[in-house]
Amino acid sequence: MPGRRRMMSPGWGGKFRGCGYRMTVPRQAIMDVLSGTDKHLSAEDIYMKVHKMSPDVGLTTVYRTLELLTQMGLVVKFDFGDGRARYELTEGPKSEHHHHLICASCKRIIEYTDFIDEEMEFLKRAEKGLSKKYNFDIKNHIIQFYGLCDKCKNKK
Amino acid sequence: MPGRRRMMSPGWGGKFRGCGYRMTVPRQAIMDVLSGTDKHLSAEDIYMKVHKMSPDVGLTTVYRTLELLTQMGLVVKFDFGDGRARYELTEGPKSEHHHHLICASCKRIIEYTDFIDEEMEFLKRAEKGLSKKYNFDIKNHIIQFYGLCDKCKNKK
DNA sequence: GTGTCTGCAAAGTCTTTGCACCATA
DNA sequence: TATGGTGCAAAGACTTTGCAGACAC
Repeated sequence: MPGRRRMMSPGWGGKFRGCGYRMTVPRQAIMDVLSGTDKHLSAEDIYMKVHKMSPDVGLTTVYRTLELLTQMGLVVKFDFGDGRARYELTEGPKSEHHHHLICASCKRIIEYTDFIDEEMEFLKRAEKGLSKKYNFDIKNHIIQFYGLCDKCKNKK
Repeated sequence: MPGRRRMMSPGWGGKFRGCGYRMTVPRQAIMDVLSGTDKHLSAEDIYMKVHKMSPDVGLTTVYRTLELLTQMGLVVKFDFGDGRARYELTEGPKSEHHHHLICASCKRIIEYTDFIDEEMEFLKRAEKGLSKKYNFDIKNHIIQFYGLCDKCKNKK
């Protein structure tokens, strides 16, 4: 349709349409939730937040949209080993950079933000090298330490 | 039973009994499988290998034993985000040290062994600091990079 | 002999799929 | 209006739980 005015909003709609997808109410709501948090949320978390604004959106749609966003590279899906996946935008107001200590016994998860400087140095080099060697577009990463926490290592 | 001869084998039986558990045929078989591999296996993988030697052992027992071993700190449970957990002995013939590049689109997993030296340096410091600060007994860790692989980042 | 372990079957949890209806472009 | 998107219900995949019988110590 030549001569059509370009009124593409600077928001997410353009990204969707640019990939051949449509912007819809559920998708907008999900993007709003993801943009407005600094935590990694589970599908259920996102569903409940979306549900407050748009009660008609179903959990299935949340899953489908998250899968779509993951395919598009806009979202990264994490798995912390507790049986439910977490999702986070690759761009935008990222969560505070942190990683996890996971207790194998009591399943407690300790978030820590230490050693970020050392980590950054290592990661910068690793990411640069890996993305070149494997021609891989790295969006995010996860570092987890597994072991026994304070309380559990002294049981027995 | 005083005066009993101490014939405790140097194997896994002692570890189990030392924690108040019993050594059984299924548990021995599972330890054999874990000791004899250099890969991280899923519960189903372990079950199938155990099944060849001891066909009577059930999948439930594999899950229960892995949970027990995890509690004892002898095994670490990983989650790569593909819906099934993997298990690895914390001691013994560890798998070759490697990490993963995970494609968010096609779910392909690339194992890499590069940058291990830089990584080691960072990890040594992080582990030492974290275990001191949080009094956490670190047994293992996982590093994963998420993004789009060669093929997927050029689609669309 | 006693308390732990085990296998089987059933239940649970998170996630995906099928299908008819609805809405965006 | 022609696809693509959605909700609901059902199915799927992996893991956990209940229970009676079996076994290690």
